[in-house]
Amino acid sequence: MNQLESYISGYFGISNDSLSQVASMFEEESLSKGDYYVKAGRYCHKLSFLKSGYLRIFRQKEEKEITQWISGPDYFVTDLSTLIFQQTARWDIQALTDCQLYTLSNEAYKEMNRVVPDWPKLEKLFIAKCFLTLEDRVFSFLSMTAEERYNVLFEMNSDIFNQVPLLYLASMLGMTPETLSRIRKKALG
Amino acid sequence: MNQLESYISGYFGISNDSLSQVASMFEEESLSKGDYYVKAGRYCHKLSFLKSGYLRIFRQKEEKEITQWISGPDYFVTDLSTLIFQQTARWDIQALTDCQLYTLSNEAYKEMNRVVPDWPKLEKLFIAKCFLTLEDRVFSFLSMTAEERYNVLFEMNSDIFNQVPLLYLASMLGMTPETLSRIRKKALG
DNA sequence: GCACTGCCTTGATGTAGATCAAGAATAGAA
DNA sequence: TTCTATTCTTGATCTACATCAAGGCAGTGC
Repeated sequence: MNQLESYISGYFGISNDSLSQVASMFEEESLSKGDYYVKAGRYCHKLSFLKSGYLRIFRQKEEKEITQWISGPDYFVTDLSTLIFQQTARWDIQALTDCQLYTLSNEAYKEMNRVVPDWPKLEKLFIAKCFLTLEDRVFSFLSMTAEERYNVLFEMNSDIFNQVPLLYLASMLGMTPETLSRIRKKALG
Repeated sequence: MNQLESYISGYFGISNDSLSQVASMFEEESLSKGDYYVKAGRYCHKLSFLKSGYLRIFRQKEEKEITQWISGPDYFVTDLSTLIFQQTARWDIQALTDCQLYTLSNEAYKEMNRVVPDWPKLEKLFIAKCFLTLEDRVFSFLSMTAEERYNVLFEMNSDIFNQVPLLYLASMLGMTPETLSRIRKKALG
């Protein structure tokens, strides 16, 4: 059982025979550092599981690039409005490092409904979980200081600080690189 | 066709005969100002459509009540982790005004799978839409000032400022009541 | 009517975090 | 290696917003 299968198994709890069938519908893909997974305004009819590497989800806003999220190993990646609503992508998604992906093409994605009987239900659960995560994230902006947000991220995922440039993490945390630098000095020093 | 039916129709685009059947599974319910729809830690196996009135979704955090969201007429309300994952509620939900609801009980909610064949798919779409809204909300905290966030809310839903106490709106916008007061003074002349 | 309660406003002051600017460190490329 | 481009740090300053404190105005009950 590979990384993807064990994730799907653990997450969706589906039977073993459909598991390998599902996993086989994903195709390996790789991105080099700097490559785009998708660009805002284009279409991105695919869903990917990140085997290794880091992707940055961001959007341009008046000269600035705002990093909405950074995705690492063992996470799914997609632009939801494209995948679900067949609209153009809302986000730029770019590889911060070389990346290995398992990708479900649009055709394969549609096939899922046939192969996995309760696929819409599994999708629903998956998206609902993402929703809850975002709820917590909104709450963190409503109720925490920059330093507290840093601490939460660091405790949850300290690896990321060694893998991706801090300026993107700062943006994702809603602070400037200078502030993050000072917070880290205080926290690590 | 009542308010709920026209909403469901517009939103889910289901056939007319199943439409009335779906709508009939909701039961009317009312809350008085101050009543709780659900309390954090309890269970809330229900989904409601807000016919009239305003509900505040909030959570206690160190002496403070942080308002995550305020729901008004024509919106659905629930605590997702309870409805979908059968866990205890993550939020307190309280009526800010007297409220009229159409409520789908847990049993009726389960029935939906039988009555509406592609209910999980509709649910998926619904939750996905909520997810996109939350994404935008996170982005607003990453990229906008308090004043800009106020302007966006005001342009999108100015009614709300006449219907609910400003201190809750301030909290939901991530600022203090004093700051909101000053921003409004400036904005309204 | 008056008192009480809840909410909003206004002013004075404090501070977290932004901005600006200059180096230092690190990573890539030739 | 050396050159260049990023990224990270540090200090000085600024500002958006928070906090603290007082007063004003409803709305509600007696």
